[in-house]
Amino acid sequence: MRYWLMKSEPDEFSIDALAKKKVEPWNGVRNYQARNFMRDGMKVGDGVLFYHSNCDEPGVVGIARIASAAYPDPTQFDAASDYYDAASTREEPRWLMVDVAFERKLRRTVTLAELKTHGELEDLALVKRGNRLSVMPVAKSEWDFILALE
DNA sequence: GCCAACGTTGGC
DNA sequence: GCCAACGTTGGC
Repeated sequence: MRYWLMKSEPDEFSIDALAKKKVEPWNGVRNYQARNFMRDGMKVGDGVLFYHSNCDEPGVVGIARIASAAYPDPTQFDAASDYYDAASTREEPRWLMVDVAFERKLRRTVTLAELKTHGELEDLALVKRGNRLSVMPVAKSEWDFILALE
């Protein structure tokens, strides 16, 4: 079993929204590295740190599970969608998504500022300079360490 | 294939 | 709102 961190802007889709919906198709990923992690790395049951980005208090706010293998993201074919990609075809879809299932909220937000203070997390892509990946792998040791901070 | 211009991400 | 960092685009 592997572990991941997935970013979401709470104004768009928050941990509370996931708690309400239980399962959500994680559409809109338009970055090849992130897509490849979903396609080649993710398995049903993998752990997900749910991260709030671009907000007052960026940080890890909950735990989710991967609930499906990667499959084509339908928003890439929808001309009315923000995520439309005219260059993608149904025969050879460029963008994939996975379903993500709510597990629980953390007791508190483990903030980005806090994560940056711990040397144990120096290899975590999230805390590296200029990192903008929205889907990234997390080592088991990092997963355990972050959840011990909660 | 290079690289400048441009758009986006996301912390602050 | 600012801006650093980075990915993508497109002219050549």
